Amino acid sequence: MQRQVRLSPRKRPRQQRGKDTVDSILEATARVLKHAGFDGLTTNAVAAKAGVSIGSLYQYFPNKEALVSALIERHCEEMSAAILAELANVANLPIAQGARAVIELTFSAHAIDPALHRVLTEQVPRIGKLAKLRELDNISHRMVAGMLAARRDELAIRDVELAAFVLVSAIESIVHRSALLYPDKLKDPRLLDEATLLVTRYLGVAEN
Amino acid sequence: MQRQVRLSPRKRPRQQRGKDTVDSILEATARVLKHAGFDGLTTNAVAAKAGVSIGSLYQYFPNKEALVSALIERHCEEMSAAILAELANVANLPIAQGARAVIELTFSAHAIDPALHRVLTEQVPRIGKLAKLRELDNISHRMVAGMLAARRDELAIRDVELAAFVLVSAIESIVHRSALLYPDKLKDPRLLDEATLLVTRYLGVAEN
DNA sequence: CTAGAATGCGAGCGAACGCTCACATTGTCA
DNA sequence: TGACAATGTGAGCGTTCGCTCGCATTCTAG
Repeated sequence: MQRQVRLSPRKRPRQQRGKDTVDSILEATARVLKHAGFDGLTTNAVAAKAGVSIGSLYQYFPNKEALVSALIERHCEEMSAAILAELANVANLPIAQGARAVIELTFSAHAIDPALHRVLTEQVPRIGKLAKLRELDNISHRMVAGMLAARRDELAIRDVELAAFVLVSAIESIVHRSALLYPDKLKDPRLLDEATLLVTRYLGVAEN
Repeated sequence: MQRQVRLSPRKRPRQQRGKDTVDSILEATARVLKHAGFDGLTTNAVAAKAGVSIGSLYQYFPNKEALVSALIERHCEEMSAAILAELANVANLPIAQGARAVIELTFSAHAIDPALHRVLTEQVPRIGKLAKLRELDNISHRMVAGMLAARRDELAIRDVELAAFVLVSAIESIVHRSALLYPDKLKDPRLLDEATLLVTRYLGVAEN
């Protein structure tokens, strides 16, 4: 009844040809997803868009789900890479500036491929790779909790974990809803200001 | 290529029999969704679970999508009814208490049918009824903006619309992520306290 | 009572689509 | 250059599933 679901590739490409094929398949997956939505995502369509035969697709991806999983994984890695790369520079800033910097990072991470991000979060059924998304979440949480704990005595909070949860939720959602509802708002500095204000006032480190 | 999508029922039931049928179909839809997820939702399965023939189902729902739409609509209406019913009592409270009351309302609205809510927000592709969800969103936004505008001179904010956006996003997400990630957290009063704190400090009306 | 409307039934049609398989082509290595 | 692996091909199989249609049953109004 339930279709067999393996997420790891059936075969790793060993030659350059194969790698190119895999790349173009993933690229096509993204394009089809953005253009036709998850309902319009068929393996045949992806193969066609990639300029590759359906057989080749199934040489590297055991099933349709694996295709989407790989795409999610790639996208998540790009986003977390963008964040982690800048994180070191942020950790030692004074809190108010650190907060602003982290929020800014979140904004820019969501600007990598908004259309893809949108379709992935809005339409794709939360299949196996839900774990991947949670992981990203968890990384953010641990990171924020770490920053809070390090400066705990300067902050007007009692429970670091709880505060981290509240903050991550709030920021994530502000960025997300901006990206989804009003994509151009992401560039509006007033939004960044306001999100920063929310955080700093909550933490008791606002200057105004 | 794209399947025909009409969302309104093909026919309204005129006798009690028909109304019962429609009810049991919707009920079955919810149960199948919760039990098998969106992928496991087939019209035949729904009809079977409802103890109704597939033909009867298509007498009242023109297609599968309409089925889900009707369910979303019903769920949204229940949630907004729960909120709107209490809203009048809240509007005239002092801000700090009003904030807490509104947040509490959001919490309890999400406790109506968490399993269904989860499957609807996590798995159901945002089909036609996306509008319905946005509408709920919009109602919340207007409501909060109204409350803020009424007490504007007591508040440390500059832009009412922006503040409403930030607050609605933040609260919505805190409640949502609690419900999805840690369902039992919804009953934890410390979370409610913390969310309230976030809001009141941001607004500059916190007592501590 | 009865005609016609409302409702209920379910076998099965048709199309979409995931995926296989037998075979062809291209690359690698001795 | 030959042998074998890696990769590429696409017709089409099998299944699932949305949905129709012709007919049966139940209700309602005159």
